[in-house]
Amino acid sequence: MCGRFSIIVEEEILKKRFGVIIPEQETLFPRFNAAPTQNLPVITNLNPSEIHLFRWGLIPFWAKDIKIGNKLINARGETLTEKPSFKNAYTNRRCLVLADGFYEWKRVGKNKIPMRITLKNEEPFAIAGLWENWKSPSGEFIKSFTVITTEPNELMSGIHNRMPVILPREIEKDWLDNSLTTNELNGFLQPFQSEKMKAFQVSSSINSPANDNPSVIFPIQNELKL
DNA sequence: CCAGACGTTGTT
DNA sequence: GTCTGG
DNA sequence: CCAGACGTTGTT
DNA sequence: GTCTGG
Repeated sequence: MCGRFSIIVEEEILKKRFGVIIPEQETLFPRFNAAPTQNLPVITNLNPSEIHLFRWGLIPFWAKDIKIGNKLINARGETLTEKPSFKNAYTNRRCLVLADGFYEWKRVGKNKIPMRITLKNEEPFAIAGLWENWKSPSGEFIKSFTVITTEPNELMSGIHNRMPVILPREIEKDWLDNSLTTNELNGFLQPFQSEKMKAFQVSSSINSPANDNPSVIFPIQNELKL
């Protein structure tokens, strides 16, 4: 699963890397510990040349309560076309979730060891996502997104049984291409190359979303205390 | 037909 | 145990 | 994902 | 809105 990630790199690097602009009304700042319900940077098929901040946790358009989004922070790639909450978004509203690392908790007996996973070159990458525009009962529109998951690759299988779908750079544009069918898109929902990724233990200060600071990204040497 | 769910993960 | 909030 | 609350009434 | 269960 993927319930926490980071997007720390400077705006200038992000703009160059994804070939986008950042509209004036969107204020980005480094996120070491991005968590559900927060507004986080995505690139959508609606505006593929702009970064916007959407709320993490997809709120289906029929929802009566914003809290429904709390449960929809991930979507299984294998069943997107079947699920009422996702199928329409899969066809029409896809997005790139911008990240430069993500976190998984490795279960060791009763303990949970937080691990940070990045690319070996530590560059930013795009996670496949879906988005929605929800009208709240008070008439306010809220744009939200979910992160698509898949089976773990070799590296991740030692940590967890799911991982986010990281899109290879060459198909990032295709993911936002409105002319592709779900059949073609299904082929993109694969585990990323293990050889290009690395994982290491980090401080359990990552556990609290309130700790959105550099302490949560540093590797920890000593293994499995307590 | 209407009512009620609509999701994932991990654990039991 | 389960839900909410971040 | 994890942390932290989980309740009501009335009053400040 | 759309699907599932009764």
